[in-house]
Amino acid sequence: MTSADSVPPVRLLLADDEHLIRGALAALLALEDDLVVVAEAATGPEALAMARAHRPDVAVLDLQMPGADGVKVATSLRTELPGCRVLIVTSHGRPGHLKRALEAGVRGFVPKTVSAQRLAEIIRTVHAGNRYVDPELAADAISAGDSPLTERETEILEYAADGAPVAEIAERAALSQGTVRNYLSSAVSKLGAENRHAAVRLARERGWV
Amino acid sequence: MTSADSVPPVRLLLADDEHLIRGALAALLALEDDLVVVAEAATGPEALAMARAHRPDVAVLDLQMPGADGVKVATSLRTELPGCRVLIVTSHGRPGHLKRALEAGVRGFVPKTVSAQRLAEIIRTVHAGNRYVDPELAADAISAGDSPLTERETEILEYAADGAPVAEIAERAALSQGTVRNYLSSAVSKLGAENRHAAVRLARERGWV
DNA sequence: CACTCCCCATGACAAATGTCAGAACCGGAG
DNA sequence: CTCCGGTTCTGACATTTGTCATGGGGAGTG
Repeated sequence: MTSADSVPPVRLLLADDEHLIRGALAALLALEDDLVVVAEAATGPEALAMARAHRPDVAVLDLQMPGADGVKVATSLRTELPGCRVLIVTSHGRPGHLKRALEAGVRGFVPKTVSAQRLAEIIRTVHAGNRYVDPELAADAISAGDSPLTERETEILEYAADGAPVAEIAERAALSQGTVRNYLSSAVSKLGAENRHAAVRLARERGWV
Repeated sequence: MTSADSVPPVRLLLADDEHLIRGALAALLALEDDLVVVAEAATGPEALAMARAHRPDVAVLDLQMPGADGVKVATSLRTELPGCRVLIVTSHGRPGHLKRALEAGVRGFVPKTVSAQRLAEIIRTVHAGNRYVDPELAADAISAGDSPLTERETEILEYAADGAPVAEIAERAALSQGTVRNYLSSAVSKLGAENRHAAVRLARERGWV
């Protein structure tokens, strides 16, 4: 399967905030002789800087990183380095994240439960210009569907996410308290939750916040 | 540094639900010739079974795993295989977890941000019978201090964690609603939170739930 | 142009929640 | 033995939240 001679190797950027995983991953991928890791990063901004400097063929990004998450990095990369394919790797595959990622032009989306061999194959697939989405995550995303919440409802729910009282949410959103309660109420009923806190939890699980 | 001849290698059990990381870690640790990975597991119960079957010298456990978390596994291991040292590796180092881990007889506690070389050294340290706790996590744990909550307050706060209304908590805890509200109220005031949901968040951050 | 959907607001009511005082029981510390 | 703190309860009260009806304005569609 691996190329024997003149084909140039796929140049990779690896971004993950966990040094242990990043290093281990780099070591494993280096075993494949058609792949070469040309840069590593621990944060979103760092990944962006590294990408600019090294112009990799494929960027393998962790979804959760300090600074800017994988999807944000992918969005920036799309305009700055259109030739660079992006592959997102994640621990917690929330359905909504997949959708956001695909909208950001990400070419691949896989959970960290795959094996290294599998990942190497997927990197090749993505590099060849194809897409790859983990079937399990895809199924979850389809069954979860789109967020039924409007923009404002989502925004208010986000403000409510850390347990802030209505008064504080209203202030932060520059709305009246009544309006905030209306939005929360409709969000709660749309999600079929018992109260707004359960609603926050549900929306989080589905990746809608 | 690595042993040249007759010293038997340290036998390791690796447990992490993320195949990618577990495999990569195994590969990296295999590079050290005084370490050998004798078993791998993806869940808590599996880790326990593997430990019984292979009797490793050191168990390297992820904190969050399906089935039973690292601390629970460590507790069981302590009685079943007293000779087996336990090292916990984690992504999100919550102060309270460290304390619980140490109480469970864990010998080492490190974040996944360390490098593989460092991890190998720490494995040797732990195997030699010493303890190792990441200085950063230790500092956090000290500054966060002990939980000010009583057992019941903690229990009720846990029931409240997923946004359940008081009536439901009362039923699940077999208490009157008034009592539940009293416990919640005192927990909220002890934590200096605005309401119980913020209290839950705070307690979570500090690892007290 | 009517219709619909989202945005924003108000007011009023019902339900849930937070707070407080008081009181009984139990176990451990002094 | 007495005092203290944790557990459990009740009842009462103020506050917060959830729900609903109703209204106006703007954007987009048939």
